[in-house]
Amino acid sequence: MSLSGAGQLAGERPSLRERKKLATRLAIRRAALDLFAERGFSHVTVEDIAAAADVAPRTFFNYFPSKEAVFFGADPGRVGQLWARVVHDQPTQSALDVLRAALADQVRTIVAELAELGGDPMRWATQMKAAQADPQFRAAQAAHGAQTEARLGAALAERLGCDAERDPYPLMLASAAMGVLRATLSFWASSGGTIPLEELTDAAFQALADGFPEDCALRGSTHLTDSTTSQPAGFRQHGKELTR
Amino acid sequence: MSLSGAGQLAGERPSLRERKKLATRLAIRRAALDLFAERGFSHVTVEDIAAAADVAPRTFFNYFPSKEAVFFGADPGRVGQLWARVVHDQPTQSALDVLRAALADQVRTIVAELAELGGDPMRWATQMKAAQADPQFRAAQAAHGAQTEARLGAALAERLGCDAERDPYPLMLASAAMGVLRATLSFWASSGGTIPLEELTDAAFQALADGFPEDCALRGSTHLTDSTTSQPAGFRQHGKELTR
DNA sequence: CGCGGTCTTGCATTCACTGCAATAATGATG
DNA sequence: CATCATTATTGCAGTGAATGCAAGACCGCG
Repeated sequence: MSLSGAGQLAGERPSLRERKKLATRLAIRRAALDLFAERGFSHVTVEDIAAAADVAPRTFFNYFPSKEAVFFGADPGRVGQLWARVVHDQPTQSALDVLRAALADQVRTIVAELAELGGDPMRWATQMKAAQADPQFRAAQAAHGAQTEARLGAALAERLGCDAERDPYPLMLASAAMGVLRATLSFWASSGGTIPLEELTDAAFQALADGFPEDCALRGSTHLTDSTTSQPAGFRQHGKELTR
Repeated sequence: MSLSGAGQLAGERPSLRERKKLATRLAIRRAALDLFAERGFSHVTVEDIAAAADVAPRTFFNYFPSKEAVFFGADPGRVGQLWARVVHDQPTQSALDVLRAALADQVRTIVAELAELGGDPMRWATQMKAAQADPQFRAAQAAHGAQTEARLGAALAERLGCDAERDPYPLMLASAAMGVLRATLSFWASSGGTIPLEELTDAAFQALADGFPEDCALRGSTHLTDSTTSQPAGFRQHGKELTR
C-alpha cells in the first residue's frame, strides 16, 4: 500500500489515473459552467450536469460536494496558497496591505481562469449580471465568502501572532475586507463587466484603509465607467500578456 | 416584538383570525428555537418543528419560506424599519455614523428579543457558540447577511442621493459594515457571550471608521474579556463603559 | 343558517445529497 | 501474461427540504 496519499511529487508525471481524474473533473466543471451560463444557476440540476459531462449523477458528488462547489471551490489548493501568502508575505507591510495584495491577485486569477475556460468574455459578463439576480446563487456566494472569511481571519491571526479566540481584530479585518471584495465583484458583475476591475478593487481597498470618507475615490468612479467599450473591461489585457 | 403588525391598522384589535395566526407563528418559532438550542440547527427537521408546534409539516411553510427563515426572518417589518432609519435619520451625520447607530440598535433589539423568548441567557450563549460550528447554520447566516447587505446598500444610496448602479460607494460601505457586524456577532457568539456586546460593537465600528489601524481599540480587547462572569455579558444591563 | 374568503392539511413530486454495495478500471507484483 | 489489491464508477435506496394542488375545516358576516 502506498502511503503517499493524494500528494504528488513535483516533476513526476501524474499517473493515468490522476490524469483521468483531472480530466473528468474539468469535464464536469466545463459542462456545469456552460449550463449555468445558458440557463442560470438554479435552472440546472445536478442530473443535467452529469449528463452533459457523461458521468453518472452519483459520480458528480465524488468530485464536488455540492452543486455550488462546482462553481466556487474550483481549486482546493488555492485556499492553502492564499493562506500561506497572507501569513508570510511581506512581513513588514501592514495586515491590510497584504490582504489587499493577496485578494487582488486572487481576483485576477479567478478572472483569468474563467476567461480561459469559456470562450466569450462578453458572455460571462452578461451571465454574471444574471447570476447576481438569482437568490440561490447569491446565497451560495455568501456562504462561500463566509468560509473564506473565517479562514482568512485565522491566517491573519497567525500572521499577527495573536490568539483568534481573544483578539477580534483579525476576524474583523478579514470580514471587512471580504465584504468590500464581495461588493466590488457584485458591483462589477452588475455592471456587466464594463468597469476596469483592477481600478475598482484598488479604490475599494483604499476606501477601506481610509475609513470610507464620503469623498473617496469610489465616489467619482462613474468616470471609470466606459460604456462605449465593446469588450468587458475586467477581461482586457493590461498592455502585456497576463498569462501566468 | 410585535411592533408593526403585519397588515392591520394600528389601534384596531386584530381579529380572532389574526391573533390565531400570530399565535401559531410564535408557537412554531418557539418550538423551532427550542429544538435548535437542544439539538443544533442541522439536527432538527422541519417535521420535528411542525410536530413540536402541533401543526402539519406543510403548514410550517405557510409561515416561513424555509427552515432558516424561522431563525433569521423573525419580523418582516424590521427590515423596512431599518431601511427608513438609514435613509432619513440624522441627516447631518455621516453615512457611516448612521449605519453604526442603526445597526447597533438592531443588535440590541435582536438580543433583547432572544432574551425574552427563551428563558436562560446562558443557554443562548452556549448554543450560539455551538451554532457557529454548524456549517449549515453559518451558510444560512451568511446568506441572510448578504440580503440585508444589498438592502442596506440601496438605502444608503437613497440617503446619499446617488445611483447605486453607477456609484459603488453605498454598496461598499454597507458590505464592509455588515462584514464587521457579522464578525462582531460571530466573535461574541464564539466567546459564549462573555464579552460586553455593546463595547465590542462600538470598538469594531470605530476600527472601521479609522481604517483598521493595527493598534486600535479592538486589539486590547482581551481585557474586555471577563471569563469569571457567570452571566453572559451581552445580556447584562449597561454595565460601565471603558472603550475608546 | 348559510355563504365567501382563507387557513390547514394531505398527497404527490422535484431536487440535493448520502450510504452502501456491486462492478469495472488500473497498476503493481510474481 | 496472469493475479490481486487499490481505487473509481455506478446504481439503488433513502432522507430531507421545498413547492403545487386540491380537498376540507374554520372564521366572520349577513
